[in-house]
Amino acid sequence: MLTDNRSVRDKILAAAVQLFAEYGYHAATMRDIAQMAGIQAASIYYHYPSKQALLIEIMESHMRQLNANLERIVSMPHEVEQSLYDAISNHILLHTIYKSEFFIIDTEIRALEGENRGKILVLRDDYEKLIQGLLREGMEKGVLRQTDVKISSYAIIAMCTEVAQWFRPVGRLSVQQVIEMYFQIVTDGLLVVNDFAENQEESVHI
Amino acid sequence: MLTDNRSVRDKILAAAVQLFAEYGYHAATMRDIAQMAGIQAASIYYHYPSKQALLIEIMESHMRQLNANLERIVSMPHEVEQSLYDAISNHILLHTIYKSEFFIIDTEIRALEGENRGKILVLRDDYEKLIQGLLREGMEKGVLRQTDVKISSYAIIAMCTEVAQWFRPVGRLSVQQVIEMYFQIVTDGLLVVNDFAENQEESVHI
DNA sequence: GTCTATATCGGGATAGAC
DNA sequence: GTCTATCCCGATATAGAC
Repeated sequence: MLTDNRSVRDKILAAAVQLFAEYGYHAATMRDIAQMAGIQAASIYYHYPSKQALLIEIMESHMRQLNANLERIVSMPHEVEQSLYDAISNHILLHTIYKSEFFIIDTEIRALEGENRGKILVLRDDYEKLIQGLLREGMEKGVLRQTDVKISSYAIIAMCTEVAQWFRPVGRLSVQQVIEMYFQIVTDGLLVVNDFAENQEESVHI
Repeated sequence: MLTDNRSVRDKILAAAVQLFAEYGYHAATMRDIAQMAGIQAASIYYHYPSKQALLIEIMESHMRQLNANLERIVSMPHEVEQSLYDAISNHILLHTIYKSEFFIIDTEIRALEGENRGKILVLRDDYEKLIQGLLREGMEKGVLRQTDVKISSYAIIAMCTEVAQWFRPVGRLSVQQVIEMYFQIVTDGLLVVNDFAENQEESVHI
């Protein structure tokens, strides 16, 4: 009670998160989940109707959180550049904090049965549309270059999502450093600016 | 014989590719694969010793092809910018042509048993090191901005890998257009260059 | 080289006691 | 609300005929 006052329901969900992420939805068994939660497999069914229900719960709750944060960010009266930074920050932060949960979201879409897949894909679509709206606004205001909005959104989302795969909280870079690095890659690219002598410390003393 | 002269072995592999990609390694069954190949499940075992062997064959052959191409590109006596373009082109082309195969590579690493996982991860590591070597060369020559080489490599690889998920050969953009767009995002970023009046058609007539 | 038949196992889920 | 016991199914893989 004192050392572990999470409800059994929470323990089951936490175990499912860990095992789905590590072995995959189909490879992880209800018996594995039960053992990690400290109960018998049959007891899970008092709290959740099926294995699939665990998957839905994990995916839906975290996608809604991601979307809610982004909705707040784009509705703020900020400069586009600031909003873009906040959007990247939100994406990387949530994906690194809830690494297992978002890894499941990104790899187990095809494990969703029946209408569940459509429900989750709608949420993903909503998210992409918010990012695209932000990029479109930036281009209309002349802050961002004219690029294909969809493609730019996919590029940003893909690179920021993948951060969670290699990022280690105890590693050489803080998450804030990583966010700033990704923001700069997104905004400035990798190429040296030839028309202007900024950021060229290396070539200056030739 | 005339309409389908692929060997049975090839048909089994092609079926496995399609079904592993669509349903996932664990959800796809040997019976499904056999049916799609037009044989009985037991017959697969004459050609392949196990389901796992099918997975290995798919992953290893295509990763080796990806790496071999990149090795050729970086060993050419080209400008770094050209090599980077070719590297991005190779990555996007192979990932879109062999969409299912690379999707399996990217999602089923955890389905690899025993030493198989290590063998495949070494190949992925080799690939990343080649990209990183190219970026490092570009920074040393003053062509690329000084950024964290590993992070830049991860960002490029992630965004180019994901192209295969949405790209449609019959869609509004050709693969060559997509490659050029991604190259520009990587090199120039999304932000308008403020110090210079290029690419600012939108803001000119304000 | 492909088949039918089957061994063997482990999965999700349920019944019903406590 | 959790347990034990079990149903029922489908999975990989093998045996052995043809």
